[in-house]
Amino acid sequence: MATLVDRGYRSTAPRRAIIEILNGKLDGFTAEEIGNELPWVGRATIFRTIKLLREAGIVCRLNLVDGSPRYSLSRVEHHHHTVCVRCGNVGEFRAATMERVMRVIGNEIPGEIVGHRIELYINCDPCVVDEQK
Amino acid sequence: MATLVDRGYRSTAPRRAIIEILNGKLDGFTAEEIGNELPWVGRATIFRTIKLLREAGIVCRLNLVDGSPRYSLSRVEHHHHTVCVRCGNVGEFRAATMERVMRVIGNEIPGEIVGHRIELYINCDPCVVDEQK
DNA sequence: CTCATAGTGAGACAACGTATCAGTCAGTGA
DNA sequence: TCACTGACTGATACGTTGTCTCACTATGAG
Repeated sequence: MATLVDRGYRSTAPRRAIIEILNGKLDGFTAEEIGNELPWVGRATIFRTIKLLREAGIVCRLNLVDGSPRYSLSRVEHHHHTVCVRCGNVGEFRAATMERVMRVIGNEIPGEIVGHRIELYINCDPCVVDEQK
Repeated sequence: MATLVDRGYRSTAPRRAIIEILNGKLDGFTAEEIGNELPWVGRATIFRTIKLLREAGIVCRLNLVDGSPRYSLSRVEHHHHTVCVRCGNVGEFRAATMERVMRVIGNEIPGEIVGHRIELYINCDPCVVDEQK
């Protein structure tokens, strides 16, 4: 919330409620989920707030294997995502290796790299354990 | 087309027309674009055919920086995409380096990697040249 | 406390994609 | 060559994600 206020936005009830919910959701969420938990907040406001948080770098948007969208809280500055293809849970990772590779690849590619998106699709540990039962 | 027939699908006029158009589009396309060029083909059929071609590995779906979808012909087996953030053109690249990195990262991540998506957002050479004019 | 304006909810709209369903056509088998 | 069956089709309704508009509300500066 502080971050939004610092950026000149107002502290309103819907925004506080949404952010509070997000703090409890450490593994990715959808706009619909938020809507279900806060039926008194308009759908448009939920999307507006998510957009704001994305612009503030607090939330990222990513894609499941089937292309459907999902959001995730950003805990570290620059990171990539792991998405479990079974349960949809989202994790973050940083990989210095990855950044180095990007620079190398930059030399092999026509044009200048201005950004990238990397998503690893995984079977997360809990899902693998479930499988073995 | 041959690929679809080999897979047991029929060779129909809409499918032939769509594939012919794609052969001319080496830089990414949208479903809408195809629709505009083939107004006599139903919208559903265009999406159905694209889906078929994706399942056959002939076409991939990727995302622009803003998250909007775009399709691209696959020319090489396993590859990643570069997307120009200005003109939206799509390129492909293979990077053995990348695959090696994936394996290394696999060890640092909880769970087993089953797939990945990598998109590099670039300013492509023609766009950079335009800029300098 | 007042007041300008940022923010809101409702609902229309847009883009992308799928499901349904009755009609059509590809291609097999005779 | 022809008839037949089921794969395929177009039209259209529907679902999902997200944005826009607009009249109304509430934040927070002064």
